[in-house]
Amino acid sequence: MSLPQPTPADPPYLRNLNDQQREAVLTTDGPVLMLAGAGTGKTAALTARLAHLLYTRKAWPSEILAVTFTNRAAREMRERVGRLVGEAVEGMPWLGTFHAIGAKMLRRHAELVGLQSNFTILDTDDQLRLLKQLIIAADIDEKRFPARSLAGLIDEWKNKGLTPGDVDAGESERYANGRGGELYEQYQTRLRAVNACDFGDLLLHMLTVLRTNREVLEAYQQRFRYIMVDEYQDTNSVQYLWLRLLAQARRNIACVGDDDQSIYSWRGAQVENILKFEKDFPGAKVIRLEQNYRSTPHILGAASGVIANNGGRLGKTLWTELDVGEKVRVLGVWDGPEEARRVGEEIEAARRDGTSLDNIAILVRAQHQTREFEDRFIAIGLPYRIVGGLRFYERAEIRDALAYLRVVNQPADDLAFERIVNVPKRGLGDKALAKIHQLARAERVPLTIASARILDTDELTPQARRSLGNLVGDIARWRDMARDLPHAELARQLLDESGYTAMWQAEKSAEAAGRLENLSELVRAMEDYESLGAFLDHVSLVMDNEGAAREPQITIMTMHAAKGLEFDTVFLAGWEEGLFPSQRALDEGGTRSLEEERRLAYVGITRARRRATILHAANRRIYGQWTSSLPSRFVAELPPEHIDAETTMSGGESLWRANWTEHADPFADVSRGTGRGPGWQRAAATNSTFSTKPQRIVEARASAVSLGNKGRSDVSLGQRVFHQKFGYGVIAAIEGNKLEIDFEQAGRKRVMDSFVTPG
DNA sequence: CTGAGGAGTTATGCG
DNA sequence: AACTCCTCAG
Repeated sequence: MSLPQPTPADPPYLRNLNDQQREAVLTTDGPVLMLAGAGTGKTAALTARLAHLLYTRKAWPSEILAVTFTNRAAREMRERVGRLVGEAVEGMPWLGTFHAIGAKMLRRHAELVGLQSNFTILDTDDQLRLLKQLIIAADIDEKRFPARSLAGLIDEWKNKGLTPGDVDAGESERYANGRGGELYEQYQTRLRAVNACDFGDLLLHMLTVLRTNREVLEAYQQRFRYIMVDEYQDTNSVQYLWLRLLAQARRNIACVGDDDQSIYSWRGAQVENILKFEKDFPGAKVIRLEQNYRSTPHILGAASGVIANNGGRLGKTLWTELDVGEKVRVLGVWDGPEEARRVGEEIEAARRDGTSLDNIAILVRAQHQTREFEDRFIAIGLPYRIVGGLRFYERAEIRDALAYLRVVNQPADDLAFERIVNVPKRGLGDKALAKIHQLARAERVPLTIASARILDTDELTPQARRSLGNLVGDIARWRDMARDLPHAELARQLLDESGYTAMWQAEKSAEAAGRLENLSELVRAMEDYESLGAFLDHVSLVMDNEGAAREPQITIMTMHAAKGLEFDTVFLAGWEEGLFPSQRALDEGGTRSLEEERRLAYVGITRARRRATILHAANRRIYGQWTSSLPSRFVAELPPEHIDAETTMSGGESLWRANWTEHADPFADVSRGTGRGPGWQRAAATNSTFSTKPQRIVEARASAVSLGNKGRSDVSLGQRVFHQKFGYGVIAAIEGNKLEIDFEQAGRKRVMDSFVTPG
């Protein structure tokens, strides 16, 4: 093949690329598959390719679809392209994660799948609450068939591209004796009713739109002159089908991937997608990137040694020109706290040598491992940042604040309403909520509307009624304010007037202060978005805890989150059987998932540029119980010539053997009790003395809402009816859907017609 | 309706 | 250890 040779006249983005990278950049038309090993400069090639398309005017920024898996990757690509071509990236509306792009498209075509374009994106928590309600309503034992497993199942179906109609009996059998499909159906119906969708829907709905609407599909096929996909080995079925539809017409699709880094099969990813690329797109050009620019030979050697234990790989030969460097260190320690202590010491030493903390990362298998390090680093005052974990928007106070905003933004958002109706405490508990629910169900209206209507009746106790009246009035007022007030300002006032801020101010605990800080951080962040809707989207799809403080920090995160990143120095903690590889992978998935764990090990090691340290502890606390553990089998798979092993225990190797026998002891876990008692309690300083606001003029509005309602046709004046709370009575007056009834016991009351049955 | 205390469950990973 | 759900007293 004849590649143009580098010339001084080359645009800047072509400099410093090797032959394969250049080929990947310059092969713009037709399908391209880039097989790129770890650290082979695939991001450099991808961004250069983007720059090239823009620079040569082959496409406008808005005509390129560039998909990544994580927000982090999307952000990085945006920044790097920005550096290469300047302002133009600002106009790259279709660069982002599958979900972000899916959401953006779906807002334009929401009505085609029965949604309005201001639909809410539910997070996992909302999703579970909704499912729980359905499970209870379906009279299924939630203990035996947890909402979580249904959620997992539905997610799996969505990842496969299955709508409720596509779920067959066999699949349905997987939940509550065959009721899985039925529940899925109900869930989707309910989501439409509250004008919401979950993460899976962002892709599945969009697939439905593309499949069933020719014009829409063709419009996108025309628009996207070029399509680029990062981490192709991690695409699942919906994503695959979606891409194939969009790429079909022009066939200018470039996918980048590495089968050795496929670590998302649990989320439905299919490595096969990468293997069948050439079938899907005949004539595809396959380009291999094998020169590693990142890691030293020892690090590369260690990683290769581990991954070599996997079968069925595409196989590739990574090589590097870097100096041999240090061996990978393997460090055995006594327990979790010592692991954290040792890492802390190493980092302190590295810092004294002038290493920036930004170049250091601690990678773990599971999120809960971060805690040990966090505790230690707080103790010794080492700045750190935990990526992932409890995301900013998953914190209770943020979710509450967002729920208020959601109710204002989208009146049908019942889940948000439920969340805030009694936060802060307003005396609107289960009883009151049940009443509102009943009315909402009977009249088929959202909870906010039902709340307004129920005010005209005697259904609620006077206190509850007054309290709900205030809330309904407030919401209506905030909605008015939303029209002409900047949304950050709206949020500020809303949090104030709702008593939400006061609630935390009243609490004296240490964490309350942090929560208030988070709230003002939230409001500050809102200022960067053009609308409330845009902000809410950002929060549910993109926001993570990139703190404002930008002093150098150590990064602590999972190996999954680290994919695609690199650091000078990497600590790989907790390489123990049961933790990594995880017990679940060992129990459930057989060889397949063990190999995925191994790929994860490969990903972990190859994040390191200069130095990698692998740690394993002999004892660890699991569910609050001390348990002894064995070094991971992956430790044994590290080629001896690339590692330096050391243990901090005087017993040395024999200690591990001691653990083996303890492990095999049939009585070893006899003493294992169950965890007991609640942990520490939050300071009980909550007194609900925040001021009740003056009564607002809500009556007029509430009545106006209910005026247009037709009453029931099966009740008439003088009829005898039964009411749950007031008993039997005779209808004395009918006004729309409100009845005045003379009750035998309770006297004359105003009630909603939906609360009575003919008696 | 609220808050305290007990029982039972839990922790693989992303958006 | 930390969470959620549940029950009970006030």
